[in-house]
Formats: sequence, C-alpha cells, structure tokens
Amino acid sequence: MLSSRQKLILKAIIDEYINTAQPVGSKYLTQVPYLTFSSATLRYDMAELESLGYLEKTHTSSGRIPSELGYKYYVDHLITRDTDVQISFPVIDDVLKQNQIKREQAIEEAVKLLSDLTNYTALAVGPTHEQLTIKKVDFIPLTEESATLLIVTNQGHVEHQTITIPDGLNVNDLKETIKTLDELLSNKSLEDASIILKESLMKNDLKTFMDFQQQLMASFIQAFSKFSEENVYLSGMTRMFDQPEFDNGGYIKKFVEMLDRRDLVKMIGQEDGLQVRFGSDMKLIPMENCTLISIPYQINQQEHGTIAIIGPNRMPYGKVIPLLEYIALNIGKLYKK
Amino acid sequence: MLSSRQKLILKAIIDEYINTAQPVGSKYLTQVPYLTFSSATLRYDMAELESLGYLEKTHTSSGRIPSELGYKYYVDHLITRDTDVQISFPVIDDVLKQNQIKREQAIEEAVKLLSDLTNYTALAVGPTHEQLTIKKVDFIPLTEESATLLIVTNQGHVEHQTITIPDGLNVNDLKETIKTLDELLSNKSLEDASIILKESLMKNDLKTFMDFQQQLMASFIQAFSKFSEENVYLSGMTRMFDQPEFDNGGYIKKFVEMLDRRDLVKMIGQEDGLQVRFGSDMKLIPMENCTLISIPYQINQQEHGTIAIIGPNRMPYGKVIPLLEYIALNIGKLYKK
DNA sequence: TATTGGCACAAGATACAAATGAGTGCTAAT
DNA sequence: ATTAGCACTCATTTGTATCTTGTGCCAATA
Repeated sequence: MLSSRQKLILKAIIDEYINTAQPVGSKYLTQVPYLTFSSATLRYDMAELESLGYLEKTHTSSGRIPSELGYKYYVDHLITRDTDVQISFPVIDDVLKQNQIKREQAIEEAVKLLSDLTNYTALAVGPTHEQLTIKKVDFIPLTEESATLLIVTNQGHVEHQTITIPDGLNVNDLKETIKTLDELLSNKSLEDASIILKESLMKNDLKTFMDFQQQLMASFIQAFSKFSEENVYLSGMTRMFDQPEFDNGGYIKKFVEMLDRRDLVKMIGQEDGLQVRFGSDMKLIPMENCTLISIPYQINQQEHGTIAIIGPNRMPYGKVIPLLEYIALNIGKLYKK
Repeated sequence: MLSSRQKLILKAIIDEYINTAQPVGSKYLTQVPYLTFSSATLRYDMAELESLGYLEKTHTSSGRIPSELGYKYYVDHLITRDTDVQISFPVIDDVLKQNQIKREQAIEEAVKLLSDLTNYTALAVGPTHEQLTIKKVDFIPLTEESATLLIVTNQGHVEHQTITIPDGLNVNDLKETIKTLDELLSNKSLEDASIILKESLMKNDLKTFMDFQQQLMASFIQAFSKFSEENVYLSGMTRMFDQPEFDNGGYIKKFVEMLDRRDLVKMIGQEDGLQVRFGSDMKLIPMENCTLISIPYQINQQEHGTIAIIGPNRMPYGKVIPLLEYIALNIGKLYKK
C-alpha cells in the first residue's frame, strides 16, 4: 500500500513525464506546489516506489520514469479528469449530427475527429451485428463479358467483385445462378451459407459450368472471410510517428504492419467497458511503450462496436479518456429512438 | 556528348551504387573488368562527369554518387535488361490465371506479387472506364430503421452507405425514391448525374422530406467524388522503410501521408508507355531520392489502368522494368478475347 | 596527346581522455 | 520523520590525435 505522499510523488512524476518524455528527478519534484519536502525525502520515497515496481531508472544516476505498473496505478487511482475537454463536446455533437443518417460516415468522421482532437492514432470497429447474416446476393451486368457481383450483409456491409463472364456462359445463365444463390443464401448466417454453398457445389444443382462455379465459390468464401475484418475505420496513422519514442524505422515499420494486418481488431471489442491496455498486455502483438485505450459503443440491442485510441504510454489520460467516453456514448445515442 | 569510356564509368558507378548505397571511388573502379585504366585516368573522367552534372560528391574528398540526371542517362542509355527475371514469368502467369474471372482480385494479386518480387512498394490504378457512368442505384432494407444504399458504376465499382431511416419515413417511401433515382441516373455520366440530382432537388419531384433528401444528396455527391480515388491497389507500403536512405521518421511520415492521400494517383496514368519519374519530376509531391516507374495496361478499348512501383532512385532498373512490363502486358492479355 | 604514378590535401570516421552535469544513495544531524 | 551534505555514478559533451578514403594536380612517360 502506498502512503499518500508516495501517491502524490508518483502522480507528479507521471504527469511531468507525460509532458516532457524526460526522466524526472528529485530536484524537479521540489518545485511541485503540493510537494513541500526536501529532495532527500522525495528521493527516499522514489527509491521505495522503484522497489515496488512503479518507477524505473534509465541508468544508475538518472531520474525516474514510470513503469507499466506505474501507469496502471496512475490510470486506476491517480488520474484527474480534465474538464477542459468539454469545450470539444459541441464539436463532436455537431459532427455526429451532420451524419445522423449515414452510419459508416458518422463513425468515420468520429474517428477522424478523435484523432484530430488527441493527436493520436484512432480507430473504430463495427458496428457489428451479433448474428451476421446475408441480406442479398445480387448481380449487375456491366458489359456482355463482365458483371459485378454483390453480397450485402445485415450489418450493411457490401462485398463486391467484378467478374469476367467466361466464354460459353451468357448473362442470363448467370442471372439464374445468382438468383438461385440469393434465394439459397439470404437471411442465412455466414456459417450456414458456407455449408450451403459447399453442398450445392457437390450436388451441382446450380446449372453452371463446374470450373466457373468453383471460382465463383472461391469468391464468395473469400468475401465471407473479409466481412469480419473490413469494417474498420482508421485515422491518423502517421500521428504515432511524431512521438519521440517511436522515431525509429524499425518500430514504425512494426507499427504500420500491425495496423495493416488489422491485428488490433482481434484484441479490442472482446470485453466490456473502458479498457486500458499497455504494451505487454497485448499478448498477440507486444508493442513496447504503446498503450491502447478502447471503449465499446452500443447502437442497439444487436449492433455494437468499439472505438479506440493508440498512443505512447505517456498519454494525457485525463484528456483522452473523457473524450473517448463521450464519443462512444454519443455514437450510441445517435441511433437510439 | 559522353565519350564511350565516360559512359562505361557512369554505368559502373551507378551499378555499384545501386548495390551498396555507398559513394563509389576511383579505386573501386580500377577493379571493374571492363575498366582497364589507372585510377588517375578514371578520376579525370569522373571529374568531367561531375561537371556535366551526372555525378555528385557527398563531401570534398568522398567518392561519387549518381545525380538524378545521372540516373536519367542511365535509364535512357546504359541500362542492361536482366534476363534472369524471366524465371519469375511463370509465377506471374499462374497468379493471373488463377484469378482469371475475378478482376479486382487479379489486379490486387498482381500488385502484391510485383511488390514481393521487387521488394519495393507497388500500386495499381484502375481499370478505369473512359466514360464513367452509373449502372445501378439500389437499396437493400436491413431492419425497419436502416437500409443500405448502393451505387454501382459501369466499371464495377460499388459505393455503399448504410443509412438510418428517419422517423416519419417508411421503407416503401424510400424504395420509391430510390427507384426513381435509379431510373433517373442509370447510364448517366457522373457529371450528368450530378446535374440531374441538383435539378430534381430543386423541383422536389422526389417525394421525400426535404431534410432527409438533402442528406441523401450529400451521400451521392460524396460517393461520386470517391469513385475516382477508390480503385487503387497498394502493396508493400512498409518496404520503403527498409531502404537505408529512408530510415528517418520525417521522411517515412511524408511518404505514408503521400500514399494515404492518394497523391500519386493524380500523377500516374496521364501519359502513355513506360514512365520513369525521379523525385524532382514529381512536381506535386517532391520526394527526394525516390523514383516512380509506371506503365499502363489496357484491358479493352474503353478500360485501362496503370501499374507502378515506387522505390529509391538506386533501383535495379534492369530487373524492375522488365517485370513491370511483363505484368502490365499480361493483365491486359487476360481479358482479350 | 592521352595516360599514369606520385604526392599533398580534405574531410569524414574512429578512438580516447577529460570535463561537465544531473541525479542518486547514504549518513549523520536536527 | 525529515533534512543537509557529500561521495559517487554514468550519460553527455568537448577536445584532440589518428586513421582512412578518396580527391586534384602535376610532372613524367609511352
């Protein structure tokens, strides 16, 4: 258990480190208004905090920097919510209101705004329907030899593919096939659809050429696998590059590749409520010095998603968390009737 | 006019610099088999090549590195096409054949392959139809309060948006509106469609609420503006980070932002045939030490696109160019009947 | 006349020592 | 329990000498 002075010291160190990204020494702490102690006293407690694992040193005679455990304690117990962020609330309301009927865009804009307001990388997943089903399979002829194939899900996601119609097949044949497929698949879940597709391929009751059908199948199955990863919105990817601790080619590469692979998507949205994950908490993709803050939003009983921010450990949590919460809450509100 | 020995020297320097990324000195050149001259003679010509602007020095007593003009001369006159790349051709044929009927995917895979084979960032634009028209406007109800709106163009591009149906409007009203829109807009060019939309908004002959209609309009107009930028395929973005000359946060940031903004799209595809553009040739986005090689592919009379590669100036042009040409040619062939 | 060997010179790279400075840990005094 | 004082540590900076690579120029040469 930390003494109240130790808590104040830990808070002061983390606050300062968040601002400067430099190790904090006892001399600086003596200037903090609420720490009216000598540097020796402060050093005593700093040593204690270090032995408890809340602080670290970069070398034997350097100032202290927070450890992940330190940040964790800070976020759980020491954070002071910044009330200044409230001046951004009307802007958020405005952006959401302007896109009231356009969902994807509302979320896209919200993510962009979140990134602009915080200067960190922001992302959102969803909205995802609890049960993903196919709403429509359609087909739009473009020319004699080509057509666009569409699959629309109940969460409004659309997968499309332009296909070249092989010799010997004509548009009407294809129209029939797609119509059959639409009847077979609509309102089926993805898993069921996948099974139905395979069965009908076996029975070959879709009157098409085998070869073509197989390619078509492949298209569909691939489309299905994409659904889960596609409704991701990302903004301000390069913001991470501005942080001094990440100004290094290797790290940036790792970061961009992680975003590219949509690794984070698998992580967030698993749990309820606000989550603050530090580098080592992200088992799948350990990113040192990196914090992921995520919070779910709920559109209705069935549809929900997650909005998140990624930045360095030294983030102004007092600003960022209220902003995230406000945005998540208001995306939800937008669709409440 | 360069003497034949000067040409050999220029070629030797650029070849070596492409491999090592280090300034090349006269001592190295004496070891080159086809340069049987003393270092003093070579130095004499190197000084000449420098004064003509083909070479540069990093400091007074360093070896030489090629200037942009040097690369230009190299690409135009000194390049030797690497015949080894032909071993990759069957792989390319294979990938394209496997995606014969699926266009977007064929191109996506080709770009990915190009990036894998060269280890540079690759991208493609298109296929773009000469005249962009709307093929279909459609609407798929999802729930009572939401629906997905679709616009499909003659080039198979799909723009979609999930909308929340406002109070007081019902699905049937909306269905009617969209049907009217579909009739109004299908087979119209984007410009015409835009005009028609504005006119019908004035006349208000689409029986909907004004407010809702305006938001809908905004959706459409926005969708139109997206069409031009959306069919871009990019692969291997982070490959650029591996190049030693770009291992610096600021440059990487500039590079990623350029790709993000789709700046390159405006540049490539304007001209015919193979284009090799060096940093300073890219007026819009000067990227030092950076070369963009692009080549168009032609699917049919109306549809064409561009495939391109971005890397450091010191690229093995003899390998990269034949690869690009082969891929562009074969994307085209795929759809020739 | 074109080529070459030789030499002085330039400037980055490397290595090492000394000085600087921030900050610590410990101890004795308060 | 707190503090002033002091010795100590270690990264950083500064200065200096040395090494290396490669140049430019000139006189000698084929």
